[in-house]
Amino acid sequence: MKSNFDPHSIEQPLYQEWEAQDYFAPTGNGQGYSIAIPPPNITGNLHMGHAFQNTLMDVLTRYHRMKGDRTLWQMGTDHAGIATQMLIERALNAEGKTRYDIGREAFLDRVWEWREESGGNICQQLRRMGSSVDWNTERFTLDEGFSNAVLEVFVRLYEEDLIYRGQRLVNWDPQLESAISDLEVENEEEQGHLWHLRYPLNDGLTGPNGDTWLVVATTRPETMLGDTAVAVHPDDERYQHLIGAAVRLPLAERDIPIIADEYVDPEFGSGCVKITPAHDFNDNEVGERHGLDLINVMTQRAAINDNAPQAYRGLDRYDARERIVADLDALGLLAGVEDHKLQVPRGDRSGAVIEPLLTDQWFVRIEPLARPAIEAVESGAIEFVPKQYENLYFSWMRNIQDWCISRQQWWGHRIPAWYDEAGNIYVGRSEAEARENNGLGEDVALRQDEDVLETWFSSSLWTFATLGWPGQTEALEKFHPTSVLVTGHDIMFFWVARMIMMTLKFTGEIPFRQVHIHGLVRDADGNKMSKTKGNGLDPLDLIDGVTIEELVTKRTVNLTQPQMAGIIEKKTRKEFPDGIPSYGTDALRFTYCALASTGHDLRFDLNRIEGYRNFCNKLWNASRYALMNTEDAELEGPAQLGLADRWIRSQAHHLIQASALAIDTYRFDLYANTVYEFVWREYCDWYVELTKPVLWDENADAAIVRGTRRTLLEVLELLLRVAHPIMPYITETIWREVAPRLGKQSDTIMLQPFPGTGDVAQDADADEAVEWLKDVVVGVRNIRGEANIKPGQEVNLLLQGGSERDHELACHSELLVKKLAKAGELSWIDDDAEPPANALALVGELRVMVPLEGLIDVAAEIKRLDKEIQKREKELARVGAKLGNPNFIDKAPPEVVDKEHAKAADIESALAALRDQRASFD
RNA sequence: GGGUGUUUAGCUCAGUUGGGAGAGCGAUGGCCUUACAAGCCAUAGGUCGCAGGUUCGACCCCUGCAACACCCA
Repeated sequence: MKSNFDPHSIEQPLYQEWEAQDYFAPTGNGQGYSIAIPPPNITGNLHMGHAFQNTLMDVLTRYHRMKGDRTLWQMGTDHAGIATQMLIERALNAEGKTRYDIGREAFLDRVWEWREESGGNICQQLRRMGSSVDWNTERFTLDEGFSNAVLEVFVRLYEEDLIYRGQRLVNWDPQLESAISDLEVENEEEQGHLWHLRYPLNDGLTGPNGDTWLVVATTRPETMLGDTAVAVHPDDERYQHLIGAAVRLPLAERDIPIIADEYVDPEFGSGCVKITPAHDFNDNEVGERHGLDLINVMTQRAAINDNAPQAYRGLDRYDARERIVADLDALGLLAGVEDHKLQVPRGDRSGAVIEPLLTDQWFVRIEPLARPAIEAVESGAIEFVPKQYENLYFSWMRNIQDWCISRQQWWGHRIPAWYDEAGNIYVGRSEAEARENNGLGEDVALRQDEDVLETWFSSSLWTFATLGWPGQTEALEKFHPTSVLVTGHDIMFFWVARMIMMTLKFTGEIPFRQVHIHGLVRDADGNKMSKTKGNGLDPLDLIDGVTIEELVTKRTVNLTQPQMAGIIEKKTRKEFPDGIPSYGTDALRFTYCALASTGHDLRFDLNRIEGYRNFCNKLWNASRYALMNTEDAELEGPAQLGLADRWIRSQAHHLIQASALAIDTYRFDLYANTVYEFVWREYCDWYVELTKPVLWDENADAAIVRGTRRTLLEVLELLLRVAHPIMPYITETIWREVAPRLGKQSDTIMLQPFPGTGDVAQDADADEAVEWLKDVVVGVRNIRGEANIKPGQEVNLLLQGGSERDHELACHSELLVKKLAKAGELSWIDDDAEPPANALALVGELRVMVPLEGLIDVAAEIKRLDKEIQKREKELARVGAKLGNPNFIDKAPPEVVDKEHAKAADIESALAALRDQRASFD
């Protein structure tokens, strides 16, 4: 083995081997454990969020596989309707064409072509993460089987009247010319204006100030062309007399009523609100309550349509806005304009300002589906981890609206509905079925609906359609419901809630027993990583390393806002002057886990991954030590375990217990910390050091040496298995060296059992002994460190006082203490003997002394003592105050009081010893 | 405006039924000690956001406030 861990040379060959050997496929007859991957979209490249999420899933998958469960991590990808279509349309635009130029069929050919070529990119990247997904059963939302499932679901829902077609207000993206989900709309605060418009009152009526008009305020003046009422609050004294009267809508020259509705905030502006039911969601509701007309004044490209006065027809919404404001101003009907911050809805894909628009769309009637989905969580059948997300789920589910599932796109599952010339709708699994079910002969002309289903409709079937539904497959039986869904809170509503609804509806089962919600990955400053900000990191760059030039290029090409390039480059060069070194996959995975605390967002900091890369190297070298010291050694034969051997085995028991508990409760951070602590603080810092005196002692008893050698290897082997789920490559590589020495014949650690607590015994006696030894050694090291004794300089130790147990422990571990404290002689002196001038360390009642002998700087020693005394005095004061409080003695549980008494006694005796010592220097 | 969460060492974060405040990184001092300088040894650093309350006792439970973040309107 090389003296430095080199992830590059091991990772890819190992993964290829694992995959070729089919180790990722479910095996055995254990209980089922399955995770359906949140399908990455085929246009995507692996980003930090994917890498993080897949690390967590892989930890769970590898852990359960090792525990002997029949484990399936179901792989698949999502066709991503809008994203993919935009990608191909951009390519077409670059050729000077549009999708309409080449037609639907040619366009779809082109998308499929692209998908064959580049759509598998992310799958290759997932392999680099070490993800042990089962590639054999990989699915794609548009493959034949999955598409059949989508068709089946649509038809059945339609037949049950749970899908309907209707004209409703939807979020319309005028750039995509498609409806989008309200969850795909991002509301950002932007600087805009508030225009105050005067609507003249009819019939000589006057407003509160004797004005002959009402003033309404709007952030979108162009919508006034579609106004069908002005609303005031029913209790607003100022307008009581006007309710039921009318105003003359300027420009459109229509009379519109003044209505009273609670929706109006009388404190805002004049207290009068223009109502435009065809262009605003709130107004739409008001309109419904009052039976108002809906006048749609916009086209699908957000230009003014023919329902508006001649003068504005054909104008883009913003040109129309300018013209309308100018015209109103000219008429003296513009009461004022002020700067105003407002929430602007934008499509998350296109960035275009979303327009609420009346269009014909397909909807899922959600209420009947939502009820059982709520109950599934209420009853505990589905459990969210962390639990607080259940409230978020409930609040959303209880206010859920019918789900608009149609999209005016070409790439996706085409809606299986046909229309005759009169516009009647026929739904079927195919045109033939639609005809047959409705008795339509070949002579009736039918045309299929042009629209496709939104991608989330198909993804909502993910857990069961990937397993072969509507067929009754073995996979469904074995792996459904899945065990857990691992996902970010950002797609809880897009996906999680809808999966629960659809899965319950069509399988009668929940889709998963638990939902683990993890946080989002942010940069070191806590900002969201985004292309626009140029602060994103590519997981593969962290694994392989990247030069600063490459990094700058990656961050600055194809920016939507090219003017940002300069700033991004400057920041990037400042943050990564030398680019990013290669850390390897295991270090990256370890970092993700270590940062994954209970559902919070995580800040990704290069210092952390560097630390865990170092950790990998530490493990590598500890393994080298174990291997070097067991080379050519006869491990069979009588063996005896020493104190240290028994202790590290006992610690391994804790490691196993704590790790399993952490993984079982999704505390990946605790799992990572537990492994880290064990490897570095226990195995390396203490155990390896404790083996040296034994292994390097030529006169040591063969059985004892054998016991140590076996323990070095056995504990290492066990810890590799515990750590495998989090760091698969390095553990596999080392394991293949270590396991054969222990007679384990297997090709892979992946399929070895995860250790159980029964594999290695707790040993309270050894725990105590090593704790004692550590106290003594650390005590001496303190003295050495603070008294500036050269590390190479041997010191002699004197022991005084102490119990019989102290004598016993000292006797057992003399050799170890000498080695670790670099001590020459270790001798006891009588309790009443006067020790030579010395520096003192206390271990309970035991006095550990380093004679000065010209080694120790007396002034420094006095300082150290004073500090120590001060510390104990403070402690004693605190404990004393407690014990001096009669209420405490009275009311606290006796064992707590006893503990405090014991503590006080300990401190007092220590203080006495320290003060004596201090006095000896005067 | 409504909701959720966060606030602990310079930074990033743990703190498991209320009973002696922890880690990593960073800082400081000393070490090439036959696994590892991607290392070893030691040290310093915190009124646990603020104000009340409950309790013998509060980082932890309750109330209010503040700041920040996200979601919804």
